[in-house]
Amino acid sequence: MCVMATTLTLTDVSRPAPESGACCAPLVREAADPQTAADLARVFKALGDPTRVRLLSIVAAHDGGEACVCDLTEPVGLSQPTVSHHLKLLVDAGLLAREQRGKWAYYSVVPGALNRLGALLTEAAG
Amino acid sequence: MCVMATTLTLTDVSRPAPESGACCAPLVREAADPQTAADLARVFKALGDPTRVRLLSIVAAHDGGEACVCDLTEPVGLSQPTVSHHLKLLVDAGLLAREQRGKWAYYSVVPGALNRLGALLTEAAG
DNA sequence: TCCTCAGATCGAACTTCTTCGATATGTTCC
DNA sequence: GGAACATATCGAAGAAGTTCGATCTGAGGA
Repeated sequence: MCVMATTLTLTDVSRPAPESGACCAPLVREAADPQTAADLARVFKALGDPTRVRLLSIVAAHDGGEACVCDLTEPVGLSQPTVSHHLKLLVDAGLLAREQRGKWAYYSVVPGALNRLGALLTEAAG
Repeated sequence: MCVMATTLTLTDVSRPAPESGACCAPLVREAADPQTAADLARVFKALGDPTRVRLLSIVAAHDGGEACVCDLTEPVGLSQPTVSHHLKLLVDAGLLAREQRGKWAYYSVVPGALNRLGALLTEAAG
């Protein structure tokens, strides 16, 4: 359940807990500084489009936890360039990872990325 | 920790767990249908702007868990109409509540809204 | 080497978002 | 009722996002 640094942009936002007693989620405990807010907003913005939520969800629920672009265009009903574009945004946000294997590019959910984001929002007292 | 129906748009998304054994977060367990994805994206989109993340955070961390517009314009450095606009988007997303008291409009975080959103992302096994 | 296929990138059209000044609404006080 | 104040709404300008067809890149096979 613990946290390892990855390429996720909100890495240093999810550090255990500052000196102030851990009463609730970071976002709720103290006013986020502009830099932190910008980092966070970039990740949320990546999830702020229905197509991208579906893509993330489809990839996560897919066999083996990964999927290639060819698996994704038909479910979301969009062109290949558009799907590639959305996948790139999800990768840039640190939510998906891309791995080239042969002719195919496989996308998978970055382990812990959603957990960290969720923990940031959740008031896990103590 | 349980869920009460509020105005939050993702109410029926965070129901306990379907028949399939609860292994992980809903978003990761099965591919989200278009309607669910759209509802979710609308909430994430509300958090997809640095100003709104800051506003939410400032309101949550403010004395009494609430703040009026006049408390918020100066910290974020934007005009009053712009701040009102952003607050409206957060209210529409079900993240903030608005209460008129005298001349002032007080905004506060909707109880449980962030928890539900966080739970949706977090793989709380069991 | 050349062809094929999966996927990324480009360029353009369209839509949506952000932000402001101006103005409308609604509340309190005289 | 009218002045003063807090906030909401309107309209417009500029920025950013979505989507596609066309094209480029890169890997595998004949």
